[in-house]
Amino acid sequence: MTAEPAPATGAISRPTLADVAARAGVSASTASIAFSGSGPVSDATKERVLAAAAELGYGGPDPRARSLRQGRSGIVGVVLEERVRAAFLDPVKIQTLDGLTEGIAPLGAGLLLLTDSGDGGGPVSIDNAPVDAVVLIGCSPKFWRQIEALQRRGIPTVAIEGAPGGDIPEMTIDNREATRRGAEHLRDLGHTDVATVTLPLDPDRTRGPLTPELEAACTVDTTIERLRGARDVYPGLRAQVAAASSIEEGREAGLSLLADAATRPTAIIAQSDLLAAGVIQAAEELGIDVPAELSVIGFDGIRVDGLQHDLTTLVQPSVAKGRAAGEAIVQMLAGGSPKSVRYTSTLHVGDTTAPPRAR
Amino acid sequence: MTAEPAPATGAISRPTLADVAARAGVSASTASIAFSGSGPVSDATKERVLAAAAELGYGGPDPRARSLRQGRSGIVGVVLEERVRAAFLDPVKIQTLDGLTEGIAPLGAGLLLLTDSGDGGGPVSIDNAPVDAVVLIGCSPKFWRQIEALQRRGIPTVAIEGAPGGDIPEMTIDNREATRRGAEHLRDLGHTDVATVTLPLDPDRTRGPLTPELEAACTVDTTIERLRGARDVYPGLRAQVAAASSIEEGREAGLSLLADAATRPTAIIAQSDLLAAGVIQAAEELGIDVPAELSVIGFDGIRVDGLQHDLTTLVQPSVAKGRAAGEAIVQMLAGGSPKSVRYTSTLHVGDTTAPPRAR
DNA sequence: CAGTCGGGTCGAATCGATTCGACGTACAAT
DNA sequence: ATTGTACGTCGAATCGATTCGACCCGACTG
Repeated sequence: MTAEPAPATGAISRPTLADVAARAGVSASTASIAFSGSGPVSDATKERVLAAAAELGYGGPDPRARSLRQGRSGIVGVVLEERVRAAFLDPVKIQTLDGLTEGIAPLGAGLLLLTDSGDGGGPVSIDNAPVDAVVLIGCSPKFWRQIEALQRRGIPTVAIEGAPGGDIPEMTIDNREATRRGAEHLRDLGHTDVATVTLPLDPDRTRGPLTPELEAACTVDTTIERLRGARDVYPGLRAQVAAASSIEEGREAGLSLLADAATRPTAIIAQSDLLAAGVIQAAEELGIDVPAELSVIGFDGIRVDGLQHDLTTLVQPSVAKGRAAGEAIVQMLAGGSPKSVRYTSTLHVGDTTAPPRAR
Repeated sequence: MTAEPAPATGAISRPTLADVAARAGVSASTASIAFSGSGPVSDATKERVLAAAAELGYGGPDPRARSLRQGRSGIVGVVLEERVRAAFLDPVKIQTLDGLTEGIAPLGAGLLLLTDSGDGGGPVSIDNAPVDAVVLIGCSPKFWRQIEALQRRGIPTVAIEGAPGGDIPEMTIDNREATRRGAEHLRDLGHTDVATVTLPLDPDRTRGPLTPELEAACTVDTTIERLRGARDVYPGLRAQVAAASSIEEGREAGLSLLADAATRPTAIIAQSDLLAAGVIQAAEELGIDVPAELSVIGFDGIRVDGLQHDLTTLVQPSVAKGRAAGEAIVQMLAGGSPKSVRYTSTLHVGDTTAPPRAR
């Protein structure tokens, strides 16, 4: 080619597929096929195209253009409704995410983290991101507007623990029934004086004793359902609200519940294993023996790194929920209409619950 | 136009901006402006466009087309070289990620998780994702090919702990010097018999005593640098390799180092705080008092949820590194050329180190 | 030897929106 | 009354690649 475009002007604009094609003396169509491998190309041509690309410093087809033409981006959005740090400190969410990656593995897609932080502010928000599908993890209904937009755009959406409404498939467990089963276990052991440590009730993450006002303003389904489950057995039980699912928060809540030896409960239902671990720690600090003097029951069934007890807990299939959500996404992208699945949790009886000591 | 395309055939294809514009009786350009707000539009027109959109069930502009035209996607890629679960269980990575989100906040961008798993398999791999920039976190040089492609495409790239080479800005700490300082602290206390528990040496995450073969095949810079730092003071120290940075792994490594009372070291340098916490746990199980009988030093300066000791450790600014990487990205997108930054870690002396007990 | 099959290549349309320059029109300033 | 200006709107080009139908020609079949 004598008619070189004279790139001496500098790398002002990066080469495009068309440039490469011209350099190789083929059409853009052929060059495209040479790169993507979809369609027949002679080896000679392919080599020539690749060589031209190398000479021009071409870095491969632009993903943006590709995704526009193909109509999909290969990206699955994950909505977390928390800042990144908070979400990633919760082992249950991690497990769920891990299951999700398994579930969508056949897609070979990437995971785009979306939080409510930059809601509408930046160029990428929930309803405004180049995603092929969206998974909502533990989301309150406050996103209905964006979710509606997703629906209109025909983007498959699945929810995990958090009912967005509409005909969105949900992967859930029966939090109330599960907690009730845990409470029944305590009742069967003979406990009558039971308290609970709950997860946050609202996005503000207020900490402290549960008040009717707080409860009325609760936006977190999971928390309220587990609370109801406990009340099904112990209607008037004391409740302490933690600001997050962590050992430290559990410890603080535990300390306030156990501080007064006179009013101390004989068992505590924690709404997560981390909280339970914190409660146990608080008990140990106060010289209260678990389970002889205090029974503790958790929720989740995660392995708490560093906890030496075999926690009595309600084992929920976090990974399975994530995987199911991923598989549902795959189905929906293939035109299917997966159903919601309600998983069951199983009570694992460890060594942190025992009959109350006779007083 | 009397020749309407008669969309009575059904909602086979979703409406586009052009459809909305036609319905509202304006041009596509005007409709675009009405949506994006960039440019002057009369309120009447804007309302008409929005109304038309509502009637047609239009969900807003297609992000794919937008990103093609605008040349940016509003997405920052994060390369982790681990499966999701492993990465998210490491508090240091979480902190770094958190700092990163802070740093790129002005961009309002989303975070796209990229791991080596679907490498080239799926539609989205490192060099083939619609990202505006990429952050490599603790990556080995095995991605040089993809990174080169990124460079060619002119995508800003920043590395955190992991030297990809080239002129990519790096946010690092001097792992060797830091560890050496920790070792010197032990030496100053009088310790002569010291062992170390290292992070994984390779992607296979082999566990066990460190062998010359393993060491020769090491691909993880951080591990090897911290090992060197320890050897600068204690050239022949015993080393046990953990398969991950976790309390449990630290505990196992600790048990094997401390099992034999005769050959037991008086101090252990752990390459992470989680490992240190595990070592302390192992010591407690064996009835070895920390710090009276065993000094333990960690690395990272994270708060280990559930650890009651004030760990002596090398506090590194994980969040700052992440934030700096984010800010570097912002600069690069603005045309700047940020420099690499080498952070310094500080030795925090807690209550887990003390002079060795006289034998 | 004619007809057909199919591998390899090309041209042109397409994906859906954004953006730039141009064109009126209405209103204010001179 | 006229020139200037600012605003609102439109048309057309553009972003960069993929894909579909058409086409050419060598090879194989009847």
